Amino acid sequence: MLNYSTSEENYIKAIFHLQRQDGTVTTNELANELKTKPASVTDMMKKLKVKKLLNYQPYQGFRLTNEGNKVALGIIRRHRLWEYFLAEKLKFSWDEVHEVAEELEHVSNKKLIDKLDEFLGFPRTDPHGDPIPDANGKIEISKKICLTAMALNTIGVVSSVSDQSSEILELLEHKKIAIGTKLEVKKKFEFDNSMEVKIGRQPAFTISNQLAENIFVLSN
Amino acid sequence: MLNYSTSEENYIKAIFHLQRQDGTVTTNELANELKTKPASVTDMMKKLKVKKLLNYQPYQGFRLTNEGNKVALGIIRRHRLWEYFLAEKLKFSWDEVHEVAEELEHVSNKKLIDKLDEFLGFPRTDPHGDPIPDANGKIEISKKICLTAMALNTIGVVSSVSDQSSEILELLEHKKIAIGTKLEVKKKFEFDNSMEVKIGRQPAFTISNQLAENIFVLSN
DNA sequence: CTATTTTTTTAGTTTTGTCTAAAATTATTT
DNA sequence: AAATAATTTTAGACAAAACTAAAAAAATAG
Repeated sequence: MLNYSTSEENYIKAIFHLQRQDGTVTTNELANELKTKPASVTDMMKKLKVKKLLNYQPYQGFRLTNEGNKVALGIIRRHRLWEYFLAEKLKFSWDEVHEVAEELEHVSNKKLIDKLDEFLGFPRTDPHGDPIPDANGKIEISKKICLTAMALNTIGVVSSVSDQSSEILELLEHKKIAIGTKLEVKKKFEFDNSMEVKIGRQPAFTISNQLAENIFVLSN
Repeated sequence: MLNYSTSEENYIKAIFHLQRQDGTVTTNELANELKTKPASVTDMMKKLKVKKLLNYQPYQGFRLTNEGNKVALGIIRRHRLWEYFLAEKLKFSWDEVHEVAEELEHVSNKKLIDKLDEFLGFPRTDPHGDPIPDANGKIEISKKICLTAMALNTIGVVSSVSDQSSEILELLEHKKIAIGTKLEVKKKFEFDNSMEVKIGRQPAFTISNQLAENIFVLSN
């Protein structure tokens, strides 16, 4: 496995995440995700194509090749292992780990990462509930779904929150919703797409559609 | 404390180490240390001068300012804490940690480093016996001296080995000398500067001058 | 104390990754 | 289907950090 620059790695990772949702990724989407300009994206796409990490024809959008996906999974492995380390060992709170892991993930020493994995006891998911690829790049398919997509009267374990603003954290804290909380959907209202949910045997309470769209759960 | 590029940090660190020995550092020394060209050094010296990290007049050599020394101690703190982590927690051998720490040291998140320090139990020295600066940049003055400088019949604890080639490691292993070994100097021979040393109550054995020059000990 | 050698600096390129402005292509309207 | 709008690419510049080759300054030798 070759070595890639921090910048290249950030592009690869962003494409990987965007293509999960979209299939194919566009220049503007990627520029927006990386807070850069479309022209810079085009430049980098040419580079990654030459390195055979990317399928790309001008104006047609792009996807990672198999090799590109492998590289992406390596970066994600590093990122999530460091997140786990930060939360579990250094006692960072789950909303602080992402930013620090963004820096640590670019240290790409294979032995370091494999020994870190072992030291942590081969964790299966990071503090947000996202699965950690193993040393071979294998990753469990996440059964993670959005709270809005849950069927009535099913229970899900909160595994991640996509927005991480202090505003959403304030609201989550008030509603006593955290990573690991078990939520049961009791009612959905078509008018505003709000829903009523319960935690354990406590009385049901209301969640707005905006909030529900940012909460993801693991369900059986 | 501002943020500096990886390249700037490598220069700052190298100057810090060289000026310990020399007082003032020259262009060629630094180019040699960093495996770069003198012209590149001059370019960077101008940059660091503008940032007030360096006292530098053309052709006169350079030293770090107080601010520059502070920055250097921050980098060294990060480097040595990661070395300790790698050796103590991830079970890297003491001769492997330096290279990996060279990469990790450039992640300059203060909270990360202070929490790492706490997690490790505020270690005082790295696996090579070099002191770790505290969160304020305070560092214990090392009483580390070269084996060649030890007085007869004094005992020193091996704390570091400057050369880290596999050839020297083979020899050290054969002579059963490792970090932490207590050595007592019994005789010195003027002819070839070789010396006889003892480990505990075992019979004395001979060490060449070349080897002794690469072994450093902490003595009282 | 000149002359030569060594060291250091300057000048001009190169590479990587970014940007702006303009041109080319594709998508959307009417 | 032609006109307009949006997206994407190209062309040209710039900053950081490196390099080579040449010039300038300092150190050393005869």
